[in-house]
Amino acid sequence: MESEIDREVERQLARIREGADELIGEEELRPRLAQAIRERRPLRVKLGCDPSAPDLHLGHSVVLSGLRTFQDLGHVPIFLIGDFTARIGDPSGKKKTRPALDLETVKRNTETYVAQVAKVLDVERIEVRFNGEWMDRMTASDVVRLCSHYTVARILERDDFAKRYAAGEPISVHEFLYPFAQAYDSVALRADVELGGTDQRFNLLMAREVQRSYDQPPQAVVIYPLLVGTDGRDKMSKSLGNAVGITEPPAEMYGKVMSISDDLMRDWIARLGLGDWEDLAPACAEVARGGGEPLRLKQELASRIVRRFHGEAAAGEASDHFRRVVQQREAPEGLEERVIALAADGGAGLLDVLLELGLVASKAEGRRLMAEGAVQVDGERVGDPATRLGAGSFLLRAGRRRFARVRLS
RNA sequence: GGAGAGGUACCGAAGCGGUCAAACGGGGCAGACUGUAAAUCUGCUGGCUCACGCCUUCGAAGGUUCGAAUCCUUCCCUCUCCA
Repeated sequence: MESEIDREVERQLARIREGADELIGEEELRPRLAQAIRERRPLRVKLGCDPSAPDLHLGHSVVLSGLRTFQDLGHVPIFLIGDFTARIGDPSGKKKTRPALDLETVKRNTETYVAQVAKVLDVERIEVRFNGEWMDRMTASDVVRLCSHYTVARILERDDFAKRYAAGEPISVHEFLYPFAQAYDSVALRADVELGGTDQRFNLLMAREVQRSYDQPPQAVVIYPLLVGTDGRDKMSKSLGNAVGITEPPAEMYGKVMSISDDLMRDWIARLGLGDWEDLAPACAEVARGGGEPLRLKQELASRIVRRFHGEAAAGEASDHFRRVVQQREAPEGLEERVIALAADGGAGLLDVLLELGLVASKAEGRRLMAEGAVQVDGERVGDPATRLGAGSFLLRAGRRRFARVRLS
């Protein structure tokens, strides 16, 4: 009996380690897992979420998949919505202090959030909590007590604080409070495990210490690698514009994946696969040596990613679309025809039409594109900005990817 | 409270009375090329105008000047050192 439980514990630990960078507190986790199995009392696995950014991307999906693993193992994912934190407004941006979110917005964002999470987890079996529940009730002296468990020097050890301080960038005092708040959330939730990206390392570890000060056993911490964004340089983040959102339309998602560099492609395969994409390893290795078929491998990766979030059919369509529009440079299928009225003289300026259709942001941009030979009408390049179109149906194109079909009448 | 340094276009960063819609780099867009929306090379990158040109933009508001991103005043914001 006991050995059976031990085996199960080891099996679960192995699964948990998949895709994770690091598992901290494994020794403490082992007995808790055993107890959980023996008493059929699932572990409480916390994941903190920021309700101000409801657009989840592939980077988030790495941690979410980790949480999925816990769910598959029978444990309870707890989504902690940092509504309290968000209401104060996170100033980590730089100049702009984010506007404080009102309750209504937080609620709406949370719904969006859960809807997106549903692409990875069974949301019927998750617990959603808000840290306002307990943070709002804390008194000033509670806060002081909480903060007394830690020193400034240790806070300053945190990488981003240290860097910003060294670089002479502003750090607001209340930013120091964030790690405390996050740590206290673990106390309030009696978390057994917390997941997070490597950028959360400090906060995750701090929670362990704070839990100890509140006489709770410290949570285990599972740290996942951060996914590098499409730019191949910075971590994926919506505000850096290098993210692939998990609810993006299939064709766009596919295209974005195709645009990453070959090096990054291998990184993504390793990190997004979470042990399921072992079959790609040989092809990956070959590409790494400078051989193989990078294009096919990348298409496979793009298909798998689209399939994961949109299903098989969408993946097929996205890949057809890519082949057609990008590789063969043809117009996409199923373009909706817009109707635009002709001017009094029975014609319409091409620039006006392009602007009206949103193919260009301004006429000046349209002129530039024309000069660059990027504008086509029915497959013919048009370089004269004074071009006028008569009545009829046209396929317009501005650059590689911008298409529109119009009927002028 | 004192002393100093700053706030420039999407970002970083030059400019410091006219020649500034503002160097340069990054990003973005486009063209060529290609194995892809990779890499590389080239061009473009405030708006309106066919165009001469005009309008908006250099933290904010005033002012000096024929003329200001550049000088003055006040204000807002950031950083450093001292108290």
